[in-house]
Amino acid sequence: LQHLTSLNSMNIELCLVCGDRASGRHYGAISCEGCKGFFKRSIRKQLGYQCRGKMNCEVTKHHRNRCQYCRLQKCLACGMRSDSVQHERKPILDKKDGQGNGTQSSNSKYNPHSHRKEYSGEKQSVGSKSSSNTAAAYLNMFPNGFNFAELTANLNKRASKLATVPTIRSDNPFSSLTQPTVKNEDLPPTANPLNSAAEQIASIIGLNTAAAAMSRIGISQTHNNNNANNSIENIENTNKLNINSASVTQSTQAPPPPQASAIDIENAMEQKIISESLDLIQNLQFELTNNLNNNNSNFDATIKSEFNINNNNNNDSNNNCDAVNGSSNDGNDELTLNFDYNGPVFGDDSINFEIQIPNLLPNYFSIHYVCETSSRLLFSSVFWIRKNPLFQALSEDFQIELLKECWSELFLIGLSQCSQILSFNTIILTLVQYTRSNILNKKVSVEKIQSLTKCMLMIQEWITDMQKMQCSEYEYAFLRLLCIFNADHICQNQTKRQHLQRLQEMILKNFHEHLKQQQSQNDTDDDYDTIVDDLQQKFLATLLKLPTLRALNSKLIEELFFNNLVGIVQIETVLPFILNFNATALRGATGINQFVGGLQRNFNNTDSDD
Amino acid sequence: LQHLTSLNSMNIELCLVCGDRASGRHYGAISCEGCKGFFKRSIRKQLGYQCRGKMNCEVTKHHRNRCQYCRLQKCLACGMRSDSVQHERKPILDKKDGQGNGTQSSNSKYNPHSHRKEYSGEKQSVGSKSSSNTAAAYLNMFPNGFNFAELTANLNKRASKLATVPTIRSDNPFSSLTQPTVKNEDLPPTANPLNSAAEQIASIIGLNTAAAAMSRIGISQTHNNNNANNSIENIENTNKLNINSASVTQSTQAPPPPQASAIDIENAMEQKIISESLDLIQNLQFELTNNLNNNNSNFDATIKSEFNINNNNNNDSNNNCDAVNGSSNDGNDELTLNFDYNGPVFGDDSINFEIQIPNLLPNYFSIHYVCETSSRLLFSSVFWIRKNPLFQALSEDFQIELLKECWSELFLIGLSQCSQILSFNTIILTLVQYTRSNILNKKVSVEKIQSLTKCMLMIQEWITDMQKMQCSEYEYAFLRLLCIFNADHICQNQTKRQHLQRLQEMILKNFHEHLKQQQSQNDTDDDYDTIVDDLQQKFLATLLKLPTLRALNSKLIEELFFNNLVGIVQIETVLPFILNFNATALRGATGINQFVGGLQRNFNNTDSDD
DNA sequence: CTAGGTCAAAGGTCAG
DNA sequence: CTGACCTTTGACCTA
Repeated sequence: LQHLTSLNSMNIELCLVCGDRASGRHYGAISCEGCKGFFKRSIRKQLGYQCRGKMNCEVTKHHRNRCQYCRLQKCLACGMRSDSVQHERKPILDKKDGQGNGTQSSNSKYNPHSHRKEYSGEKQSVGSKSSSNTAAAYLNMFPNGFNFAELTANLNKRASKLATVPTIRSDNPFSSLTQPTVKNEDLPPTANPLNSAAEQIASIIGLNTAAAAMSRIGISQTHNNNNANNSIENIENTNKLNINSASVTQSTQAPPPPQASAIDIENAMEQKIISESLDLIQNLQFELTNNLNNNNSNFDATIKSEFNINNNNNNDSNNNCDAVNGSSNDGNDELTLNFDYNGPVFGDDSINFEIQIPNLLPNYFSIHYVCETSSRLLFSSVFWIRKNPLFQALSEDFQIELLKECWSELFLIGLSQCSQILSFNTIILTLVQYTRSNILNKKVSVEKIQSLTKCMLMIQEWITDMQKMQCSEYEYAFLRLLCIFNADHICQNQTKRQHLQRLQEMILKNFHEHLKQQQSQNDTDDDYDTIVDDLQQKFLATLLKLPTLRALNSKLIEELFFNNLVGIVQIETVLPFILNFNATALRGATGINQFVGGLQRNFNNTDSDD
Repeated sequence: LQHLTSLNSMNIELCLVCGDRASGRHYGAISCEGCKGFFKRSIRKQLGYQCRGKMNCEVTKHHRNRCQYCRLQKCLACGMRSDSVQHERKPILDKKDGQGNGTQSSNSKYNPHSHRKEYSGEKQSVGSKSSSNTAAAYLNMFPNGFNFAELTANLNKRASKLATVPTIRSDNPFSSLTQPTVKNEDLPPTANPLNSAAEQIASIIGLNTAAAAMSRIGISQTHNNNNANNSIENIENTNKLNINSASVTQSTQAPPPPQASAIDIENAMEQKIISESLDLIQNLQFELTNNLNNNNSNFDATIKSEFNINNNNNNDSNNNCDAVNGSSNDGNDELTLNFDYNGPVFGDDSINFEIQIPNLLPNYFSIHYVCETSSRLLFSSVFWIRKNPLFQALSEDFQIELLKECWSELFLIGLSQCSQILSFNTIILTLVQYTRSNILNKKVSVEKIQSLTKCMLMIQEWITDMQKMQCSEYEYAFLRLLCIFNADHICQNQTKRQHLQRLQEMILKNFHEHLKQQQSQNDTDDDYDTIVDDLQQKFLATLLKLPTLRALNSKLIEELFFNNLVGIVQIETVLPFILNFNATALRGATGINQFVGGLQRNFNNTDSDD
C-alpha cells in the first residue's frame, strides 16, 4: 500500500484516465499515449460510441480497450477538452494523380456501407414517417440541418444582453410604482444597495399598508373565532356572495354593497387584505431584483422591435401589449374570447404533433443530440399550441404568461409522445452519463445531485408509464390543452382565472363528446357500459399522470435538457421569441442575419419532403 | 526455381508455423493470419486440446487444421507468446464463469411479433386481516388542550439528535454495499474527507458495483424486462434449448433467449442500464452524505426501539422492517395485498375527516395558532389514512415511503376541507404578516421571498377554488386516496409501482360506482345523461386541481406552516412517529415522560367524547 | 512541451 | 471453428 503511494507520488506521472504511465499533458489532462491518441481519434471522427455494458466500465491500463464509450467519458471527465483537438493537417489532395501511399486513414473508401453494428431499430429511425402531413408550412419550420440547439442558445444570449431582469408581469399592480422608485440614479451612492432597497421597502410597507390593514382587521376581530358549529347554509351563502362582492370592491374601490351580510363584508375584506399584502411582498422582491440588476428595459418590447417579427397569430384589435402600464389589476379588457363559443377545441390540423428528428445520428454519448432534440421539442410544442384556436384568441401577453408556466409540461408530453422516434432511452442514458461525469468532476453539490437524480428517475418512470398507456394523438392533444389552460398558472387575476376555468370546462366537455363518438364507432357487440367505463377509466388514469408532470421542476428540466450543452439558457426568456418565430421571416433573411449568424449555412439546405 | 526462392526469402515472408504466406509478426513470430487467429482463440478460451496421434502431427498450410494440439505446440515452439494476447475488448458480461462467452450473434433472427396486451398478473398471497377499531380511539387522539405543535417540535428535536442522515431508502440496492465501505475508520486519516470520498466512490463505481450490476443484467435479460411480456412458454423453451447447446459447446452459461424480439431485449436492457446507472448516482450521493455526516444509524429502527411504541397497524408476519438490508431491489415479498380484493376502498368510519380546533383563541397575527392548527392537521391527515384498509394492507416501510411523498398534499387537502372551520383566511393572513416581518428583518433571501410568496399565493387561490367546488366528504376522501396511492411516488421499484397503479384503478372504479349511485338517488325528472355528465364534469374538474397540489413544494409548506414557530422541523423525520402514534400509549405514561416532557400538564385534561 | 502523424501489431467480423 | 479482411491501438517520431 505504502510503496504504491510513494511510487505514484514520486517520479512517474500516471495517466488520469487509465493509470498507465503518462507521457505528459494532452488535451488538458495528464495522460498516456494511448488515451491521447484515442481521444484525438474519437473527436476527429465524430461518431459516437456505444457502451454494451452499464455505462460504468472500468477504465484501467489493462481494460481501457474494453469499452470505448466509457473510456471517452473518462477522458472527458478527467478534463480532456475536445476543442483542443485540431483539424487534420493532411492536404486536401486534389491531385488527380494519386500517390501510392494513400491507403492510410481512408475511412470512407474502405467500407461505403459502414456496416458498423446494427443495433436493431434503435438507430437510424430517422425515417420520420409523418404519415399524415399537416401542412408544408409546418414542416418548413424545421428545415433539414437546421440547428435548433444553437438557435436556442443564441436567442438566450441575445436575450441576456437585452435585459437581465425577468419580464415584468403584466398583472403586477406595482410596476408603475416601483419602476420610478428604484432607478439607480436616485439612490445615494454611498449606501449599500441592498440596505437602501430594504429601507425603501420598509418605508413603503410601513406607511402604506400596515396601518390600513390593521384598521381593517380591527373590524373583523369580533366574528372570527368560529367554532365548528357554523351551519352549512351560512357557509354556502358566504361563498356565493363572496365572489360577487370581491369583484365589485376590487375593481372600483367602492364600498361594499349594502345588501351583503357582515360576514360577507368581512370575508371580502380579508381577501382584499391578503391579496394586497401579497402584492406588497411581491413588490419587495421586484424592488430587490430591480435594484440588483439595475436594468429597467422591457425585454418583450425590445425583442419585438429588434427582430421585427411577423406575428403568426391572429391577435384581435383589443390586444394591448403594453405590459408596463398595468393600470388596473383586474382589467377585463385583455380578454376577448367569446364564451358563447361552442365549436371544437381544436382547429383543423391542430391535433397531431410532429417533430423532425435531428440529422445527427442518435449516437449514444452525444449530449449534442439530446440538446438538439430538446430544442426541437420545445419549438414543436410551442408551435403546436400556437395553432390552437382557443390559444390564438388570447392576448399575446397572456399566451406568454401561460407558456412560461407550462412549457416544461408540454415538453415532457412531447417527449413522451415521440419517445419511440426520438429514442428516449438514448436521451436519458446520455443525461445519466453526463451527470455522472459531472459528479466525478465534483462540479455539482450533493443537493444538486439528489435533485437531478430524482428528476431523471421521475421522468423515466413517467414516460415509461405513458408508453404503456398508449395514448392516442387525440388524448395527447387533450393533455396538452389541459396543461396549458390551467387556472392555477395565474395568480391574483380572477378574470383570467375564470377565463381559464371556462376553457377547461369546455375542453373537458369536448373530450367527453369525443369519448362518446369513439364508443359509438366501436362494435356494439360488447357491453355498452363496459366500453364507456373502460374508456373513461383509461382517461382518468391518464389525467392522474398530470400531477407528477407538474411536480417536475421546470428549472431542473431546463438544467438537464438544455443547460448542459449551451450554457445558461433561460427558457423563459426564449419563449416569447419562439412564440413569434416565423420560418418565412428567417427564410426571407432580412435583418435576421445579425442574429442567426452562422446558422444560415446550415439552413439553406434542401428540404425534400414528400 | 531460383526466382521463387528469392521471392520467398526477399519479398514474401512465410509463416514459421505452417509455411503459409505470413501477414507480419504476430505474438512474437512471423505468421499467417490463420495461425495468428488460431493462437489468439486458443489462448483466449483456455481450452486444452488433445492429440489423437503421436504428438508429432505435421503442421503445414494444408494440414494445419488436422490437429489443434500440435498446431498450438508449434506456435509456441516458433516463439508465439501467450502474454501478447490481450483481453477481449468487450465489457465483462458475466463474472461467475471465467470463460468468455462465445455466443456472439448466435441468432440474429428475431421474432418481431410482440404482444403487448397481456399483463401477467402475479398474485400475492394474502396474509392479513384488518382490524378497524377506530371510532373512539380516533377521537381520543386529540385530547383537549393537547399541544401538537410542541409535540411535533419535540419529535423533530429528538429525531435530529438520533440521526442527521436521512432515512435510508429501503429499496436502495446499494445500502448494504455502501455502508461497510464508508466506515470512517477505514479511511486514511490524512486524506481530505471529500477527496477521499470521491476517490472511494470512483473506485466503487469502477470495481465493485460494475461487476455486481453486470451480473444482474445478465440474469435479468431473460426474466426482468417488464416491457417485453415474454410468454412463459417461450422462456421455458429457450432454457431447454440452452441446455442442449450448452452440452455441445461446453459452456454452461445461457445465451440470451432467441425467441424474444431483439428490440424487446434491447429495450429491457436499456431500461435496466438506465435504472442501474441512476442507482450509481444515487449511490454517489449516499456516499457523500454518509461520509459527511459520519453516521450510519438507522433512524427508523432507533426511534421505534427508543420510544417503544405500540404499532396500531396490523402488520402481517411478512412485513420485514430491515430497511438496511435491501437485498434485492424488486423483491416481491414486501407486498401482500390480495388483488382479488373487490370490496370498498373505504372501511367503516374511514371517510370523514375530523379535526379539533385548538383551544387557543384564533387571534390575528398569532403564528402559534397557525402552527398548532397545522400540526393538528398533519396528525389528522395521517390518522385518516391510517384508518384506510388499503393503506393498512401495506407494509409499514411502504406506508412511510408514501407518506413522505404526499404529506403536504394531504395537509393541503385537509386545510381546504376544514378551511371554514379553521378560518383559513386568518391563517394565510398570519403567514403573510409573518413573512413580511421576516423580510423586513432581512432574514430571508430574495429568492426565498419569491418562492414563499408564490407558494402562499398558490395555496390561497387553490383553496379558494376548492371552496367554490364544494366537494363532498366523499370526494375529499377520494382525492386523498388518489394522492397517496400514486405510483409516481415510488421510483425504481416496479412491483410497488404496479401495486399502486392497481390500487389507483380500484379507487377510480369505486368512485365511478359512487357516481352512479349518487345519480340514481337523484330525481329522475331531469335528463339522465345531463346529471351523469354534470357529476363527471365536476369530478374531472376536481381531479384537475391535483396537479397544482403536487406542484406545491413540500419544503415550502413545511417552512410556511411549521418552521416559523418551532424551528427547523423536518416533517419527514416526524412522520414515522405520527404514523405509530398511539394516544393510549401516551395516556399510559410509561416511559414516555422523558420524551413528552412538558406536554404532560396539557395532556391530562378532560376528554369528553362520544 | 505538446500538438500532429505513422504504421506494426493488437483487435474484431462473418461467410464458409 | 477457420481465416481473409478490415479497424483500432499506441509506441515512436517530427515540428
